[in-house]
Amino acid sequence: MPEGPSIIILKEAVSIFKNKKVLHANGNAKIDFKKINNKTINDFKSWGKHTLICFDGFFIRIHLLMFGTYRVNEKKDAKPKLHLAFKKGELNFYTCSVQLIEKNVDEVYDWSADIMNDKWDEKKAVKKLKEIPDTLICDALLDQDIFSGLGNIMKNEVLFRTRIHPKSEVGKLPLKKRRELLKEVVQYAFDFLKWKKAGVLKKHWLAYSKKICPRCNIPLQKEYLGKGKRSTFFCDNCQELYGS
DNA sequence: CCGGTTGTTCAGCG
DNA sequence: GCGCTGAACAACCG
Repeated sequence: MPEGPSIIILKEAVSIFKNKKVLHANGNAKIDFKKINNKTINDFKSWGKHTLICFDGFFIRIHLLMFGTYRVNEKKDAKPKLHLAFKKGELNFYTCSVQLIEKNVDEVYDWSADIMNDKWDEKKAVKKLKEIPDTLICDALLDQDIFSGLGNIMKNEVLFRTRIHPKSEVGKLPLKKRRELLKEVVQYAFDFLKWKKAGVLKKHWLAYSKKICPRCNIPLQKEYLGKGKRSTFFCDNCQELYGS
C-alpha cells in the first residue's frame, strides 16, 4: 500500500471530509478519542508516508506501515484502528500506527524533506548526503529524513533508471550522477502517482520484482541489501558501481 | 498452503 | 549512552 504517492492518493480520497465535524471517533488505537469528538477537521496533509489529520491545536498521525489500509464510506470485517463518523459518511483506518500529537504540524515537520511536497528542497538533500559519504546509496534513498516518502519500490526503480548500482557509496557518486538521481527521485514519484491512479503501476516496473533486465536481457540480481536488508533488484551489467 | 513483503520501532547487546 | 542488529508486528497476494 504505502509509499509517498499512495499517501497522496489517500489524502485526495479523504479530502471530502475537510471542514467536516467528527461526530464520533473510536477504534483500537491507544489514543484519547474524546479529544476528537465534535472537533472539525481543518485539513488533511501528508509528510512522506505520514497521513496527517489536522485539528485546532493538535493532529492525528497515521502511518500505514507495510499492511495498512483504509476505507472511505465503507467498512472492512475487522475492527478499525481509527473510525471517524461524520454527519454524512465515515472514514476507517486498519492495521496502522495512530498517534495524537498535541502540536501543530508545522512545528513537527520539515516539509522540504518530502519528495512530493511543493517545498521539497533538493539542495538540502544534497547537504544531508554530503554528511554521509560512506553510506550505501540503497540505504540513503530509504532515509526518511532525506527522502521522505521514498520506499523500497521507488528505491529499486530509481537506481535502475539512473543506472546506479545499489551498493554504490553516496560520496563516490559523480556530481552529475548525483544530480541525475535527485531529479529522478522526484520524477519517478510523480510517475508512480500517475501510474498508480491509472492502475498500471506494476507494468511500468523495470527492475522491482523482475527476473530479467529489460535493457540487456540477462538475469537481474536479487539481494537483501543495506541496514534493513531490503530486497534489492539490480543489473550487474548496466548499473555502474561507484566506490567499492 | 506457504513464502514473501510498498515499513517502522524497540529490546538487547557489546 | 551510543550504534548496531534482529525480532516483532501485521494482512494480503500469488
